[in-house]
Amino acid sequence: MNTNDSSVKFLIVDDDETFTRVLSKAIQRRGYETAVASSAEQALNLLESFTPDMATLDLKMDGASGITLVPRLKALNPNIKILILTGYASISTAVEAIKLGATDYLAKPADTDQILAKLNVTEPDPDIEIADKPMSVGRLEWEHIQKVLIEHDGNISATARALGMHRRTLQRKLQKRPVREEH
Amino acid sequence: MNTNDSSVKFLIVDDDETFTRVLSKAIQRRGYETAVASSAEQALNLLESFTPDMATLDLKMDGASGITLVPRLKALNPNIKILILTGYASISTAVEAIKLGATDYLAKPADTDQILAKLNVTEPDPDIEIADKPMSVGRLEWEHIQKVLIEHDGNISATARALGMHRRTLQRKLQKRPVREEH
DNA sequence: AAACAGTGCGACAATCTGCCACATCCATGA
DNA sequence: TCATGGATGTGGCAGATTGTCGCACTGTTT
Repeated sequence: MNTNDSSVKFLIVDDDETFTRVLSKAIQRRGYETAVASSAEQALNLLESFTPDMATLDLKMDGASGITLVPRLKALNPNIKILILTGYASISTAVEAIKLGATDYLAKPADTDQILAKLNVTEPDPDIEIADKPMSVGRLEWEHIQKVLIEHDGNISATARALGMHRRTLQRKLQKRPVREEH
Repeated sequence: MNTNDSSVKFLIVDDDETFTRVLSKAIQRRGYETAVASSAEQALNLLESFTPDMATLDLKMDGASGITLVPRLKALNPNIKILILTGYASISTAVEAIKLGATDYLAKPADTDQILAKLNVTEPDPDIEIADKPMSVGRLEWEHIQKVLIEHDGNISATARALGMHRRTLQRKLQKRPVREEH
């Protein structure tokens, strides 16, 4: 793959190590050049030498929110496509993000295919089939619970509180299967 | 009361009788001229003789969704301020509405002051607050369902199939109001 | 007209959830 | 060391939710 000036530059800003690694790889596999930052501040430094054509931004990170990057990215490249991607999604932040010029807004958990689909990354690679089935609600719930659980260091009581769910219910859910997709 | 050209024209589209009566009155009391429609179709008729400067639109009504009015209203008056106001709020529809040109998006219930405040804000704010809690599983499920539903053009059967969920269950879920997130 | 897909809804049994109660553990500090 | 407060594992239960069937109705397609 080439790394010349004609390659599309993709910026990923997210403090979730695993997430950025997976997404970055998936995007590189499609021939794009990627840059990763784990905070808004770090992203700003990157912008000195990297002018992205596309970006995914997390909202909740240490320091400034990814949403503050939207105006700067637009200023740097008016044609940039920006996808907000967050586990702390809300209607108000979604509205603000779009008003500021973000292209789209997705709540985590979202799988790589959906992210790329939102950014129209699928076009140049016809050999990669898009998964047509969305996540099942059960799977989505599981992923979300796991994420919040980890954020609370495995503390079940705290997780249940954060999720507004009864502790007993969360316990029962956790005892059940890890995941079971349909079929 | 004056009905001259200088008065601000306010269009209210909502199928909730009580809601429109109260809101209409409250807005008139502030010196605006109001027109009420209880469906998108009715609103279109009104537009023949009424060119609004501001509007609130409901999403879920018999017949077409209020969101379909956004492009028409913008065409009629490019400076119009449009607020989507719905009891079935979701991030997906919010993103779509703003992209279409709506000024803002509010979940019911909302009082008159909030409504007017949203309509009078001019600049988006990048420093908007991020929620400190993640979405509840119930809310996440609602958002996910709405997104998939839109992807399937509102086809309930297809959506249920895609989600691996029974159609009857999906129907029941859709009839309910979305889960209110506590602040 | 007949076949078909989508929709709305009633009914009922099988599950699941919210909630209270209690019994451990395990730190932390008086 | 003992008291206190959080976290956790279970049992039990009434009420809410879900999976299924069935049926009527409405457009669309053939």
